[in-house]
Order: sequence, then C-alpha cells, then structure tokens
Amino acid sequence: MIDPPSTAAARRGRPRSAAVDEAVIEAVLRLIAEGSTLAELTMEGIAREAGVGKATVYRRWPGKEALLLDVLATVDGEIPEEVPGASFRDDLIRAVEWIRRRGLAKRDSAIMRSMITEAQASTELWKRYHETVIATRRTALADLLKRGMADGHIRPELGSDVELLVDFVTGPMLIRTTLHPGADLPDDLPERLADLLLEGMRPRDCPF
Amino acid sequence: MIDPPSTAAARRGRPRSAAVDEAVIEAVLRLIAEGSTLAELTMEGIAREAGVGKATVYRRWPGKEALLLDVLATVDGEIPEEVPGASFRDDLIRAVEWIRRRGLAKRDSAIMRSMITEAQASTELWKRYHETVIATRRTALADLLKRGMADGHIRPELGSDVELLVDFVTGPMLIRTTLHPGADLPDDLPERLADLLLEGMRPRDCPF
DNA sequence: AGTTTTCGATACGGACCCGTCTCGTATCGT
DNA sequence: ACGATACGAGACGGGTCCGTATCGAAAACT
Repeated sequence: MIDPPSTAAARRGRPRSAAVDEAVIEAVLRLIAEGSTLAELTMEGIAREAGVGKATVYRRWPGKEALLLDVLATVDGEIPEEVPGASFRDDLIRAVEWIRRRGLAKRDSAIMRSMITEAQASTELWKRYHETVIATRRTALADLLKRGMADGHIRPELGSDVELLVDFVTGPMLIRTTLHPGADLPDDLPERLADLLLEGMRPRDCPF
Repeated sequence: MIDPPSTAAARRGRPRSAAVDEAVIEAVLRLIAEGSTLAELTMEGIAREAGVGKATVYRRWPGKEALLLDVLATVDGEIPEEVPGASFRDDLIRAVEWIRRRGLAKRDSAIMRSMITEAQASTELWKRYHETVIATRRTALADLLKRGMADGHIRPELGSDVELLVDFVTGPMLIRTTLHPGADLPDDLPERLADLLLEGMRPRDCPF
C-alpha cells in the first residue's frame, strides 16, 4: 500500500477514503470467489467491480502483485486461536473440522487453489501465503501432535518426522477441499477421519 | 485435431508432417513444465517454442482449448497397469510410490497444479482430466482397497465409505507433491506412509 | 474562502495476443 | 513435370489490458 503523499510535508487536502481501500479488497475477494484466476484479474475489472476509478486503485497500489499481497494480508487473521480442548481426539477433530470449514468457504478454497498454481512460480505472493497461512497452521498442528505424543497417543517412533504426520492429518481433508471442488463434506467427516488418523498413530498397546 | 481436408475428395499435395504435431504438443508440455500457467500459454508462444508457423498450429487445432485437450490425451497413457503384487502392503506402497514419482516429474506435477486451478471454471478440460487421469486412478486404488478389505487387512466398518479411504491413502502424498512443490520426497517415504496408513485401517485384532 | 488533494470517469499510447491471410519455398501425389 | 497442399515467417486489423494523464466535482485542511 502506498502511503499518502509522504508523512512529513502535507496532510492538507481531501484525505483518502478508507471505504475505498475496503471496497477494492472486497472486490478482489469477490472476483476470486466467483471463479477468477489470479491471471484473469485485471486492474480495470477490479476497479469496475469496486465501483471505483482506475486511477484511485493505482494511487494506492503500484500494481496487481502489490494489491494481491494486501488482499492476502486480510485473509491471514482467520486462523483460530489454539486452545487445547477436552482431549487429544477433540483437538484433532477440531483441526480437521477447521480444514473442512475452509473448504466449504468458497472464498478461502478459491484463494487456496489460486495459490497452488502460484506455487509453481514461487512468487513473492506464494511465499507470503505460505508463511502467513500455511506455515502458521502447520506449526500449530505440529504442536498439537507433539502434545499428543507426550501424552502417549502417538507411537514414539513416529516422532522422528512430524512433518509426515502433519501431511498425514491434513492431506485427506485438504485433497477433498482442493482437488475435488464441490465434493460433499458431511458434518461427521472430521470425526470419522480423525478416528482413522488416531488409529494409524496410536501405540498398539495404547489403552485409549 | 482437425482432419486433413475431408477424407473423401483430396489426398493430393504435400501431406501433413507428423513431426509437427509432436513438436507442438511437446512444446506445450515443455512450457507447462517450465512454469507457465495455462492462461499464460499463447498460441504464438507455443508456435515459437515449437519452431513452427502460427498458421500451422491453427491448421490442426481450432484454438487453445482443443490443443490442450489433445495434449492431455498424451498424458493419459502414463497410468501403470494394475498387477496385484506379493502382498497388500506391497500394493499399497506401490500406489503411494506412484504418486511420489508423479510429484518428482516436473511435467506431471505442473500439469496437475494447472488442472486444479482450472477446475474452478469447470471447463471441458477439467472434466477430461478428471475422467481420464484422476477417476481412473481412484477406481484402481478403490479396487485395491476392496481386495485388502476382503483379505482382512481393513476393518469392515470402514468399507462403508471407500472414497474416504482413497482420500486417506492419496491425500498425504498428494499434498506433498502439489502444495509443497520442491519438498523433498525421500525414497522411503511411500513405505513409511503406507505403514502408517495400514495401521490406521487394520482391525485391532489383526495378526498382520 | 481559498487551497489542496481525492474522487469517478474516461481518453490515451503502447504492448501483447488473437485468428486470418499472404508470401516464397518445400514436399508430396499423379 | 505439374498441380496441390503444407511449411516457416510474418503482416494485418481487432481486441484487451496496462499505467498515465486529464477532466469537473467533492471533501477535507488552513
């Protein structure tokens, strides 16, 4: 985002409308949710959708890439706080359920699909998305798994590769939400999946 | 692919070069593998990459969509025949290993990523890819799982939703290959993952 | 009140791509 | 040999998008 004319000298004249910033970002999210690829997004189309002049957009962002970076920033905050629940099983279900919800949200799943393509080019955009959304979520899940390991819900020898466990937990649901868009995601899916995962990780002599 | 001037009347004149067909399709695959999005592909760029006149491309395909459909057709054949191996575990490892290999192949993974994004628009292209590549592979895996179920490697109550099991098996490795491009995929990953999966699915009193 | 900046709208030149067409040449059938 | 077609190269008009500039009106500051 471009700063208004440099903080020092001027603060005179009509100030920028915060509503416009919001309208533009909302417009981008709307277009993505409606099926636009990132490549299909145009500054002209964005301005039109936002009901805003093209120059007004360029006054704030130097180009599409910068704008999209700011759009992504508004998506970051949607990661839920990680409160340990009643049991390891509950926490696991909640983690999977969270992925399911993102899949049901047109907006989030559309963004994710867009980012997957961007990953090929490994752009700044993808780096940002990975750092703020994916990595955050993965470390949170890794922590959860480590807690479960400490409590004896997971075979110790699996601890050598927590990343594999994270993929193990997230993969199935993620595949449903990204690869089979429109696949039905019934309410009890997280629970059934979590039990399947638990069974895969638990010690053979575990009493749970 | 457009037929040469109608089968009936004419077969005179210089025939079309089969080498050109190949060169064009190869060029498209090369461009995709190098990171081009499908949207970024241009008929001009394709012709240039193939060392071919633009008109020569249009003589064979009416447009990009049709060309890409033919390109996809050349990718279909790479699905391996499904020979039951020594054990259920071996078969499972082979199935996961196959996904890993596709992930290592820049070409295949790039195509897959492209298709995932294209799926939003639900084009003819996606339908074709899903039918010929994804669905084929999934039913093969479902058959494998049913065999395993019949042999007692899988808890009977899991049989009610084979699709979930397919996601369970493919998800983790697919996530690695599509969502974390460039992630290392060590040789023993399929084996470790398959054992994790087996453990999740096996009956508690299973002797295996 | 007067100044300054933003606002939406729109015009502009440049770049790129589309799909068609026209070259001169090459390569086939007859 | 000859006619027909394919070939590479590239010109062409038409379209879209980029990023900048200009307009009169609106909205803030001094």
